[in-house]
Amino acid sequence: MAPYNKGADNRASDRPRHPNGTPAARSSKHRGFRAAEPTAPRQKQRWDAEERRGRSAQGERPARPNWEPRDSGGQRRPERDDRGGRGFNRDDRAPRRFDRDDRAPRRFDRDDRAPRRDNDDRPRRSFDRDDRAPRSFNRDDRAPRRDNDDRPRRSFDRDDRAPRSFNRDDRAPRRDNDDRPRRSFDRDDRAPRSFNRDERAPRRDNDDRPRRSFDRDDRGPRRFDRDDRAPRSFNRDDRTPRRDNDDRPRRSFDRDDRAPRKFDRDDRAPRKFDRDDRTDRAPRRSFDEPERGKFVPADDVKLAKLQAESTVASDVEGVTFGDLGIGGNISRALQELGASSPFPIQAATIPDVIAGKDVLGRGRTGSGKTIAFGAPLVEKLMEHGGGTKRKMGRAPRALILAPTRELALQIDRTVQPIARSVGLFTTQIYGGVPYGRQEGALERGVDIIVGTPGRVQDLMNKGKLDLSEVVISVLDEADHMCDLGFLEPVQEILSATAEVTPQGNRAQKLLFSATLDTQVAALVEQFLHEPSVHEVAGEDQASSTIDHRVLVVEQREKDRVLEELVAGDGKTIVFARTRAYAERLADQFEDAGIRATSLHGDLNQSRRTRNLQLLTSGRVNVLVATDVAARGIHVDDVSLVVQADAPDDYKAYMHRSGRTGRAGKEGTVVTLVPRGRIRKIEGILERAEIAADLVQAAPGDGIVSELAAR
DNA sequence: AAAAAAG
Repeated sequence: MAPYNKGADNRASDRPRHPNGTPAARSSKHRGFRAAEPTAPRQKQRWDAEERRGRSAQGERPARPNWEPRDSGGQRRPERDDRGGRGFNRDDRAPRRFDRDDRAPRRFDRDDRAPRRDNDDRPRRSFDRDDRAPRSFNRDDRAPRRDNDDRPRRSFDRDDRAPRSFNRDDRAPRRDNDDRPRRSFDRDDRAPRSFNRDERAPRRDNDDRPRRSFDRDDRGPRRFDRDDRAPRSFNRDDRTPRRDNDDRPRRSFDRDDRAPRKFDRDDRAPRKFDRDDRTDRAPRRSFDEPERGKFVPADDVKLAKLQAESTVASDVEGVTFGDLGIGGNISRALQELGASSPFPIQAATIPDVIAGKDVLGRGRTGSGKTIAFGAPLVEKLMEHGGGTKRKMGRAPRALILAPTRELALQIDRTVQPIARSVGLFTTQIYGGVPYGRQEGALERGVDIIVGTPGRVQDLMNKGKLDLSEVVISVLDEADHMCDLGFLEPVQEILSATAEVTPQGNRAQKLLFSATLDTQVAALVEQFLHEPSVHEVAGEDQASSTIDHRVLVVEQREKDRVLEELVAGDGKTIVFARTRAYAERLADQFEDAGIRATSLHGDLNQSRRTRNLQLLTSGRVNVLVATDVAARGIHVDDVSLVVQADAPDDYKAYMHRSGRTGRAGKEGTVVTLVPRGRIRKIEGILERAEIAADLVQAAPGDGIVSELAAR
């Protein structure tokens, strides 16, 4: 194995050269460094700024959704040293992404890649986006769509999503490869459903989700097609010739086949929509009941969803955080975070948390779960807080656990301002960073711990962290926290928390996830007491704003297809199964002149944080990640999620795809599968209750560039 | 089987 770090001299010759022949030194500290052309990275920035202005000018909602960390737009985060003003000057940082030396020490040998870079216009390309102009022709079509931004409203009111449906129709012509007329026709087929979004709201008003099932039944006849579907998948070979002469129209047949899959809810209906159970509140609120009752034998892989009390968007109209029991200071803090009024999941869970109950909350990805537990948690601490407030060396009284460090950080960014608004302190306890600061914070005394299991356990065992006064514990991504490897530490940690409050009430446990199911049974039985279960009606994946596609690709063509897919201008997250593949892909994209970076467990924490920030800030367009980024991570305006490897299961699919389409925005999810995995991905889609177009694709195909352009 | 989470 070659040494990681070749000498600087070696590498200098590998380095891309500027047009003028000087080596493209990679930072201002390097000789030969040239600042990025001001045009390049800024173009995107300017566009963002305009977009943002456009939104706030409409005054429809704050510039950011209400769960999103305040700083992700580059606003104040003074306490984060690693940001040190960089966010204000993109040009500073643009070169850094070519700072290969920094990245080299990772376990990936860069040297194989050197030759590719030699012929290289890479720096030019990266510094000057004009090289990519051809692609941006399509952008012209799209710009207006995004500019006349009616979407922000959707995040507050699902009914406002109607315009999007119309946009759908607009989009058909935009595809402008007219060899696909049938497809737009199919779109029209689906349109009635979309247009009816407005009509669906009233239906939700009188809380009749069963009616939704009936709606599905209207489509029942089409279910016969369902049986056709499987053969279709397995007869892919028949279709290959068709593709050769590129007559995409045939895909429209897929659409037809597809519809039934989407609407064939019947097998699930009993589980999720059965209102009869729900008229009786007792069983609904009990965890055990649904667990025993709702396991379906055929459902051995997909665990039964928990029977939940459903809240609908219209329930929330006119409700304020104050109405839910949140105090004035916290409400103002929420307002500053962009949460002027509660989202459905928040309206559903906050009162129960404040009432002291254990809560299981299921809300779609990006539906505002962080505030749903964060705000009432702080409120409760105020309540039992009293005299211990701000006492030196006080033990924490609340604990929030997340499965990844990035998510813990992100949660803290939301919870910290809420806590501060009432004089409480949070601290982050997660691995990969020095102990000193965390231990120091604990010694000074904190009120709320936000962290990951490993380090929390570590500090517990070292006697630095006393959880015995923790009266509210939150598990975000709770189902994942029950996975092998997580469950045991989590159990140990929860066991170390208090059982009762100083006032003699039961200590609370809150479990949240977009895919909360009976996987959490072990924890629930062990730690929760008569939890109330909440979900948000009409917010399943099928009703989301995400367009799902599956591309069947030849294994040897996959990387080239990927490269074309990520070449678009929108922010893209690519998911890979392994760290090595994620790294390799990021390198490949960079070599192709695409601004890309990676996020996975082989990177040290500072690089993980930085690389994620590169995407958040828009300095790169493409993040190639393992499933470390699958859950919870919020990045503004991710327009495309690409699954270079199909997800393991339906949950992974839902969480990965939930990185886009947030706050009611549109997004596209493209999953690449080899021919042999078609059946598998169809099973996943079905369990996720997602309808997706499935089509073969090869490099250079229109469908690929079309998906990339968005 | 991989990834995540402690070092």
